[in-house]
Amino acid sequence: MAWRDAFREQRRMAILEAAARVFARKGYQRATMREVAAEAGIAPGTIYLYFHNKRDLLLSIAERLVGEIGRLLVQPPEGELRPFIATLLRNQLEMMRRNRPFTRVLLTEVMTDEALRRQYQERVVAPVLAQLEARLQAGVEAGEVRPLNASIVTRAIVGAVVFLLLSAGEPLGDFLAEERQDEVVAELTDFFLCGLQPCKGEEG
Amino acid sequence: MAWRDAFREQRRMAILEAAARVFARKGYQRATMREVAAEAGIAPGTIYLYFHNKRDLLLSIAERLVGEIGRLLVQPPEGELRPFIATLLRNQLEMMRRNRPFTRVLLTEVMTDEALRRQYQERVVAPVLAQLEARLQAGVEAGEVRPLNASIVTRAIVGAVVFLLLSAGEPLGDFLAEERQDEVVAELTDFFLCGLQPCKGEEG
Amino acid sequence: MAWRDAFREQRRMAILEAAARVFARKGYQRATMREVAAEAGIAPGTIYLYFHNKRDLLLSIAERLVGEIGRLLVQPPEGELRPFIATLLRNQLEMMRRNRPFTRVLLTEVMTDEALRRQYQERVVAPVLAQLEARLQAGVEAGEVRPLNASIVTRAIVGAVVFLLLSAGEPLGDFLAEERQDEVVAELTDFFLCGLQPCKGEEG
Amino acid sequence: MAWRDAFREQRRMAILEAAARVFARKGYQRATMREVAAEAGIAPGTIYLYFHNKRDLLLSIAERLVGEIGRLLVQPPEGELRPFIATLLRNQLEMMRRNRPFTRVLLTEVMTDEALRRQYQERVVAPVLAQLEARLQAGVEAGEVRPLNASIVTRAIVGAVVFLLLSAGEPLGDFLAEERQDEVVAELTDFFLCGLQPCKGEEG
DNA sequence: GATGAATGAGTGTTCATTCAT
DNA sequence: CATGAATGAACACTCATTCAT
Repeated sequence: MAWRDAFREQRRMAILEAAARVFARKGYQRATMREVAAEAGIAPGTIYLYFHNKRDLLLSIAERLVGEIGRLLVQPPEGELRPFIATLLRNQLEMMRRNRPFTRVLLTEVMTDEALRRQYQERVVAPVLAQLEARLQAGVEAGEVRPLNASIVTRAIVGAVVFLLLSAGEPLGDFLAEERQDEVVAELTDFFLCGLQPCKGEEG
Repeated sequence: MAWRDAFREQRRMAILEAAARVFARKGYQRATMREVAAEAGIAPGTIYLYFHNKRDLLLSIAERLVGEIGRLLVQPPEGELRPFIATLLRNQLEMMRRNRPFTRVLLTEVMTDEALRRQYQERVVAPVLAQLEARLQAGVEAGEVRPLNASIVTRAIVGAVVFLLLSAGEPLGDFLAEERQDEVVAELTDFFLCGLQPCKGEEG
Repeated sequence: MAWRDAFREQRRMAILEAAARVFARKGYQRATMREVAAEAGIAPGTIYLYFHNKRDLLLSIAERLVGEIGRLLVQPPEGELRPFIATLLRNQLEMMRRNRPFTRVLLTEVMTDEALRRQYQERVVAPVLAQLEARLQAGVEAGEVRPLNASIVTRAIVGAVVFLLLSAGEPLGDFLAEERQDEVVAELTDFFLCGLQPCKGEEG
Repeated sequence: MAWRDAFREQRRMAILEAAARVFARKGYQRATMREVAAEAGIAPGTIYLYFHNKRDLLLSIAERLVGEIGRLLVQPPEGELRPFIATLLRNQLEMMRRNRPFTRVLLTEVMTDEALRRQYQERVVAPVLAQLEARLQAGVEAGEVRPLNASIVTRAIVGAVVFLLLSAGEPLGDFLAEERQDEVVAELTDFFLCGLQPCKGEEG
């Protein structure tokens, strides 16, 4: 019984990953169920034994990302600003790298699918922004961070990270590559921190 | 004769703008030629007198943006870093705001359309990145900017700006609104500059 | 303008009749839109310029019959029982013959399609039954008709007529053929009348 | 060994009855094998151990009805016309009531399935019609029945009975209900007989 | 024998594109 | 030039049937 369920879940995940790859390659709309099936090495009809319809594939991809990110949100440590930022960046980059196709698909579809946008906005973007913004605001009030519009700066930071995903695979450099992660995290941390502090002359 | 051409060009632009609006609303794939025609107040067949096919509409939208951005690239002044950054930000934000529907469409399609990505990458993203990166690199060598990986930081800056577009219309704030532009430019300039300089305690 | 509309209506009817023929031949479910299109000599997509979907074809067929029958219901003359019955039979047989494919389709689908059954039941069957039953009941009270259960006898009469449709095309005889209509009407009128009257020995 | 066969036959019948119920509910085409299996409390694949395919289910249902009716045909007594008619009606109504789901399915499918129509026509409808028609013809020649077109009148009688099946479940009355059977048989017998005889004033 | 996961042919429907008017 | 009716290829999805377990 449990064996049956485990096999089923494994199959489900294999299909979901195949779908994410195809969607990432051609976009959700351009991708056909036939293609997804081929990528998963099964017949088209089989997909429907695990998912209601094409849209369910997309929503399930979103759901999976939501879960991943939710897990990350608990982690960022209290305390010093620098490790907070560094951890935040590392977590986000790692999550994006591990779920790259999923993330690409979502970033694309979120812009044209109203319902999906709302869902993702509420359950992923808003919490992440809120967490970072709260930390910055607290820092400002504690004098740890120079006076600034936390709302704008928060988006600037998140945007900087997200944009790296878009550059994935481009000739100018793939900054999501695992071997470059430490370098990228260090560089961004320095860049951001210097901008967030009253600038005492500190440097990594 | 030239009168004929002017009329033709005017109509072409009207169709292109209608297409951009519809594409921005529903996404390129979900939009139908019938809808574009309705938005432009003409019959579906008429579109094909001005554009080869649906894809040509998209490419023409991209082409138009390329032109806009090309015009911006000439302008950024030599000299001080702060006005350079501020001008860069203001120009980008303004361009995005003025061509918001076009930009949205493109950002979406660029992720799934290989040819479009290459075109946009080569003619828009790369030049912008290169210009900024070169200026940073020069600043580093002149001691004006602290030592940093210009390649990474450049992308962080561009990403921060682009992300604001994605947040357009969200409840947390629309940072592309015209009346907020000065505020946003100032805030980002401060944020970036502080991160780019040895941090002597400078601040406006 | 009126010319346009007339052409459109003509086209619509041609498609509807083609659909009725195909549906009558293979049944609604087994029939494919491709087949209907072929029967009408057009492309599949064209059907959708005139009807919302396959079901709309079926409902439109029903609607057309409803209209036809509605027109008949006004006609049966007051007065003598014999001409009343004879007219009723003649009208029904003629209507069935003229709309044979439509009737066949409906009789079939009405048995498996709940919504269609309700619609047809309410707007066609019930009125016809009611009209006949009321006349019989009146006849009973006037002593013109022998005492009987008008509800049951009404259904027996309608059933007798409907069944002739089912026998259409069978080797044992096609009683809907135009040249046999007078004979059939006379025979059924005699048969029914004799059963409805106190049996004074009357005969045609 | 015979024990095995008995078990097999029993299971076959259970499936057939489940199929008849589902077919009666949703129509043959709309019904799915999955549904039939669920109704029978078995797995879809199991059906194919007892029947070749979906169509075989339908044909087997027809076959079963053919057997039922065949048994009835032997019974109608020689002798008086009134008991002959009454028995015929009672038998038919009872048979229909007992096999209501089967009959409904068949009536529907017979209209669109050429092969099924032929089979049912030859083995069920034709014999029943022939038996009744022969009796009427004999009655005419014996002066027991008034001169009439036996072919037409026969169909009118059968049609009257069949139509009652169609009206099953309608708000105006379900004349196949067991408790109403005697009333219906009496009423129809009177109705028909009065129409078949020279009308001497006879009546119960 | 029984199962039910897997199959893939077939269906209704959409929509970019054409072309006669 | 402009139209919009007509086209038909392509797609998501269903379901009868098979077969490894």
